[in-house]
Amino acid sequence: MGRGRVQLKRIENKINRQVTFSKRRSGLLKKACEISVLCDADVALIVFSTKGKLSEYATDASMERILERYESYSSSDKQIVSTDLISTGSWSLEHAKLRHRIEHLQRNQRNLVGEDLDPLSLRELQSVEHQLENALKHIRLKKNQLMNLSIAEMHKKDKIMQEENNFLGKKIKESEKALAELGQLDCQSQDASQPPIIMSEPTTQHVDINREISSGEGSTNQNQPCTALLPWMLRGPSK
Amino acid sequence: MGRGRVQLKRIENKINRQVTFSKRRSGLLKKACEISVLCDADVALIVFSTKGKLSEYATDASMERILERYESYSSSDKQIVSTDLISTGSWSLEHAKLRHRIEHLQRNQRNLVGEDLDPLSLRELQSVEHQLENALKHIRLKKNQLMNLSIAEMHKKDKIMQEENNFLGKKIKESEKALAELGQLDCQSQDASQPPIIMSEPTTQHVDINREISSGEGSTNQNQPCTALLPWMLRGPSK
DNA sequence: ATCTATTAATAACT
DNA sequence: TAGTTATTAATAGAT
Repeated sequence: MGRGRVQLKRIENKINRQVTFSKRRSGLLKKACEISVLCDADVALIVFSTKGKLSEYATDASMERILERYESYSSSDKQIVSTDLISTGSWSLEHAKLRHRIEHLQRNQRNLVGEDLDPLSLRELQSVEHQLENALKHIRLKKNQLMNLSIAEMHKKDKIMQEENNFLGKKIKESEKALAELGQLDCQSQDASQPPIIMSEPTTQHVDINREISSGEGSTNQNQPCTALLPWMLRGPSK
Repeated sequence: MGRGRVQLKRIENKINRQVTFSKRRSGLLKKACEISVLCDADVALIVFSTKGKLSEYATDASMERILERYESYSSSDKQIVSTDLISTGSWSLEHAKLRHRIEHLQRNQRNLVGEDLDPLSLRELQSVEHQLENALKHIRLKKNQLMNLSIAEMHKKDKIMQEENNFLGKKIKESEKALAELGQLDCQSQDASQPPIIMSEPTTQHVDINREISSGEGSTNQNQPCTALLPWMLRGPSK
């Protein structure tokens, strides 16, 4: 159905594949549901997209039950082990060991993959990888957003403070100038001593501040932050 | 499809139900296969007829894998079972399951590390490759460290500038105070005109600046050494 | 996501 | 359990 026939082979175009998957998945789920209802059948359908997203349908929403039924239906093994262990009576111990081991393995796997990627086939592994990348992307995106935001804000603040600094610097200069003029015009030696102190101090500081800001840093790393920042941002979420 | 619409409810006529089931089952299996192939998806489909006959389809014929994937995807439980099973005496089954799971975990882990790759299909190999991309995470971690560092540094800077601002502010006050005192103490009407101007101006200006700053604009960019820097950083990770 | 031209699925019938 | 056929449903490709 659709315009033109379709070859039964992997759709190479990623977009098309994605779209087709989406459409067919819903169709498949629908049909699974239909046959279940119409024909009173027990159906369990599990679909993992390439990216690892899970879709599922199960009659009566009891996936577990159906899977169990399936396993008990298709398996007659599982019973092999029993005898000797039973006779030994070391069931619980054995059991505990196994569980322990499983936990260990699971932990390792999680560590390796970032989640439970272990039991995956190539496809599955691919999917997991995709998932991880996706999760990373999203988290990274958000983190970047937040960090960019805070950085932007700090820059703003920075700007503001610089402006204030500049302004204050000017003010000081004006004051100094005024003082100097007053001192000259109408000077009294006693007062003259004060202005110089006031004048020199501010000036020095003002210069210092500007130097720090514009040149970025003396001792540690003021504009280094910038340098440091660039990498991430450029690397960025390619998404 | 078919002559006339069909209600989505159980078909009461037994024969019809049987026939419809048969037809739809094959259709469903076909579609499951199709989406699997076309869209590179992992699909597991289990169908029990009313009579209990099992039909199944699984991508790559690996029902087990997919079910395991499903279970590890959607569940972390599995531990619940034990107790009642123990009491039930179905030890062997539980045991078999655990062993099975362990084998699976081990297999996968080996694959992740690059061992036992021979039995892997192309797909599976690709998956492993994906996992390797985990290195990305580490990169991200480092990134984060850097970002946190730079942010901390900016905070430091921030503090420093604030202190400087405070200091400058005090200086100004001192200066103004000094001016005022001078003006008062030793005023001459001609000079008296000056101080007021100087004093009032600063105040006004200060307010203006604050307004400008908070409203976010200064028309262009006079005090923007920093502003010049912002763009790169804000532009960020468009890569 | 929505819209069509087409193909595919299938209900009723044989 | 199979064909046949009239219809509806699904959907590929385009918007």
